[in-house]
Amino acid sequence: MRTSQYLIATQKETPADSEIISHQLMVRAGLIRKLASGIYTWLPLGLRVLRHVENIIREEMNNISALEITMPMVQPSDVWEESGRWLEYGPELLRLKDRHSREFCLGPTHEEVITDLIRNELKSYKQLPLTLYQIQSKFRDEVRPRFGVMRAREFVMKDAYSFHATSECLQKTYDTMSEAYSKIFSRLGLEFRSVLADSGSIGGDRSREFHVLAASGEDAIAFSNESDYAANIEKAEAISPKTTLSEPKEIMKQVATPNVHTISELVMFLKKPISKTIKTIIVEGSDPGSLVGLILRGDHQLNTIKAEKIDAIASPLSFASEDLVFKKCGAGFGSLGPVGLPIKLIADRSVSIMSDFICGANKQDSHLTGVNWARDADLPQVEDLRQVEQGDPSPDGKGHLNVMRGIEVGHIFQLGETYTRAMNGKILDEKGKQTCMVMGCYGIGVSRIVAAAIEQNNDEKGIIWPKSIAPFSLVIIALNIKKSNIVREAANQLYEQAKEFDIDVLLDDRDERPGIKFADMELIGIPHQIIIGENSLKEGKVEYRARTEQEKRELSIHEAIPAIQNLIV
RNA sequence: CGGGGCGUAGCGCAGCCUGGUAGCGCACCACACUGGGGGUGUGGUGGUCGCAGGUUCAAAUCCUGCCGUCCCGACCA
Repeated sequence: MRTSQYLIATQKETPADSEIISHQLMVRAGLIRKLASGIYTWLPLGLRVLRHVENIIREEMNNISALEITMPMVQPSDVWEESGRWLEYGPELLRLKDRHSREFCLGPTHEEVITDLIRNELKSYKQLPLTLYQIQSKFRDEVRPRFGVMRAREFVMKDAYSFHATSECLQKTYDTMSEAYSKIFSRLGLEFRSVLADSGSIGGDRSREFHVLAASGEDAIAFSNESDYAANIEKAEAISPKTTLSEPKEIMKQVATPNVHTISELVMFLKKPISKTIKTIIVEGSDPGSLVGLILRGDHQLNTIKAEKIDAIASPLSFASEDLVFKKCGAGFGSLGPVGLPIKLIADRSVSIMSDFICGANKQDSHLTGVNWARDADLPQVEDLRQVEQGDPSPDGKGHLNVMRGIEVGHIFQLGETYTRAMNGKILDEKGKQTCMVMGCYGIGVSRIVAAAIEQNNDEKGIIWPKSIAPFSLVIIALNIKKSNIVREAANQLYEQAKEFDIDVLLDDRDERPGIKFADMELIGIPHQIIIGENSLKEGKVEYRARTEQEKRELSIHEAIPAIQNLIV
């Protein structure tokens, strides 16, 4: 491809409405343009990258004998009513009506459509297992689209679905899929982790997420430094402390703490370590109108996913209003504590071994110090409530946890019979008996991967593409091509040669000054550059430079393309 | 959904407070010079100032409503 015939839509200025580096660079390099919030056009250069990602995924799916299909993006409401999700899914499901007022939605995912297909097509266990996949645009009317294509409303997803006669068979496909995912992300040149995950609203028993490591990631993941334990922080267990409760040393005292409402204010005011404080968070209970107090160490964070799984707590988790708390507990948010609190309490594991701690006195502007379980308050029900932290012991007993930010780019689930039971997805087993199929589903955020790759690979000049997904592998930068006949001839000759070698090559033949060409090509992030200038050309030489390096290297014009061919494969 | 910011040329912004000819930089077009890191000069193209209403002799500017968009918190590939 020649730049003179291509759309190089680079911008010098960082767009005002972009926050993270990948979004800024995708717009500046001319990969995407926004049409509306969370809805983007992919320009030629961006689409090349997207297609490269898709093709790697496609190859690995085909390698494990998954079969590609395409399902409709517009889906009738009736299959959603059958699964129960027409009511459950909420406003993220974009609903529309056709001219006959029949209801449809834009597909946010395809469990309903695939289950409908499979229940009609498959009749026998002999046809199983079967895995189908598609790569397609999805639409989710996100509450808050952000960060460009990282969290868009319309986005490209690879979704695969497997069907089985038994859960053992599902487990096998699930494991195969997990390996295929690792291969895909390795081939994409990304630093990633596979982690245990909460299965969330899709339901089912077992799931893993694949995260690309990046500081801008919206998730936190925890992994052991000594074993292969890795989990989303939502899921990672904070194990019971090994130390035991020590004897009280202080007597309980009430202290006035005027205008102290947060833990950090309390710590400043009393000049005590934060690990000696506890906080009491009031949430709604599962019995209507009831409240539950959650007790955590002052420096710990509540894990809401863990909390809402506890029977006594309402799910989804909902924080109590301050009015109600005041009415029932006699004090506002900043002054609560477990001593004499007239509601159900649940303490985090780490709280259960604290002694001589500090907590709210359930009296406005007052706290208690030297509080001890048993003597001053009964130790309530103990649960794992908190978020794990850097340095916590690994739940498998091996090593300690590191906590890093991650971008979720893949998620695999064992769904079980959730959909096949709701939608009557049955086959005959070997005994001739009707039985529900067992199902797995497996997603990859294709367009999100493009953004994630940039988050992980960029510098002050722009994008640095991993070689497997770069829009072009090689750019030939011809300097002063308009005026110099020898440069033009050499550039054309190398360009043709590169094409013969099957290299994805871009020839920058624009009549622009060198600085503009260098800056554009570095912003776009093409891995390899050949620079053709009149001076070195007179000695039969051209220059080579990798995107990742500052230094140029001289190559004879004859060896240039073969040398680069070797770098690419 | 709650809280906050912003909407003026393709992009980045000033003007608004204190109403009176719509501006700057980049980009774009033409010509000339220049030609190894976003060059220089001259001349140009491009705007319903988000939309609607109101106040006023007069509104980008003041008032009201709406819309869009971005950021911060509960959801997800």
